[in-house]
Amino acid sequence: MCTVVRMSGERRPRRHDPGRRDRLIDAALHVIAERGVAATTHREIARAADVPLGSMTYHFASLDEVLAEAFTRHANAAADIFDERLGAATDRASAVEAVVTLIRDDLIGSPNELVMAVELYVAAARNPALRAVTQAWMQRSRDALQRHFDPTTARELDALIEGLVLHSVLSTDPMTPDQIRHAVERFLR
Amino acid sequence: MCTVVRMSGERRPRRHDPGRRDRLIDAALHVIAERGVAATTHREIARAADVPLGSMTYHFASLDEVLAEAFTRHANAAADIFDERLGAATDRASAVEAVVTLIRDDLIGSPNELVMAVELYVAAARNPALRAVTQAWMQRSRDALQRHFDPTTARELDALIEGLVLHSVLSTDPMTPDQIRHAVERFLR
DNA sequence: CACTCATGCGTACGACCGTACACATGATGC
DNA sequence: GCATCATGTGTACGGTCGTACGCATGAGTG
Repeated sequence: MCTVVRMSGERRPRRHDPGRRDRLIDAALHVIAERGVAATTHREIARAADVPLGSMTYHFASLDEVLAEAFTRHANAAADIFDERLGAATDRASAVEAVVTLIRDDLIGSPNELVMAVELYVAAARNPALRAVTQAWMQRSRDALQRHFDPTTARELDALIEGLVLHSVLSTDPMTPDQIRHAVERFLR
Repeated sequence: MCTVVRMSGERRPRRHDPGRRDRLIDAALHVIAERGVAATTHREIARAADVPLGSMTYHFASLDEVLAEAFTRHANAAADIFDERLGAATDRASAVEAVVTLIRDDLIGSPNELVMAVELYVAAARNPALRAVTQAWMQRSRDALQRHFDPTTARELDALIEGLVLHSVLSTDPMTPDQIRHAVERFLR
């Protein structure tokens, strides 16, 4: 009778767990999107990742560090999507098409995208480290647009995209793909 | 010797204080703009209004109620500005001018304006009452624009304005008035 | 002036927070 | 197999929060 009896629900046996830090950052992202930065606590992230509370302070110096890394990861992923969509375009017409698709499928289509962006903006308003993340993200978006449009147009278009997504998601009647296309083409006309 | 001695710093004598509720809402607005919704607590608001903590629970059923009233007040004030600026315009050219002035002076010019908007968007993401406030605000902006532009244009222009303000304020190099004018005129051309 | 009672306030409670740190644990070298 | 020690965890502390509620207070009435 030397087997260890596990009372109350299966103990977690993982001791050495490389990549746990990564999983914690992903868990943090999930919590931010689901519950908001305000509800993103050490305990909540640990629960989401099924990891003991002490593991948080072991892997991160502070909660701010977790937030910064999480937002950085998200911003990079979002910028990658921009690059992909626009990198596939060959001429101006397909670039316009890429922008419409981007807005429809990647920005409005996955509702977390806007939540993450707005959460980041608010957090950045009080936290310089996050402001840098925001600015790097915006720069990458603009750069992607500049592959097909002149700098001034790229900047203005970038702003238009953000405004369209914001108003579409927050509005009671979201914009249809046709309305989005109309707005973009009108601006680039 | 029957005078009351006030030790430790002048007691607040105001007992009957009509309009205190109003002042508390204003104090809440101030705290939100200054420190963010996350730091907006009963105690912080009471301190800002120089009022005892118990006064908060006396005047408001919950902290959410305070936030809702504060954001409602702010949204109305912001929409009033929209109305004013655009109401003064007589023809299309002066309407465009009004939009540019609005963006430059009232939206980018007073930096709290964007902070309040973004704080509201985040709060609204988790709170249906605030979502209604957001939507009413957007509706009033759009209505104001519709006094001079057709509904489709008004909606798209509204989104463009929001995007321009957002990107201008968050960017390291804010847009100049000329750049703003350029973007707006380009869209309305 | 004395009494009454709606109005407004001080204080305390339970919950949750970030963080620190002593200790358990299992991988590693001998 | 055993000693050692880096790695990971359980727990507790000080602080702040929202909210409730018994009591002080002063305006109004006679």
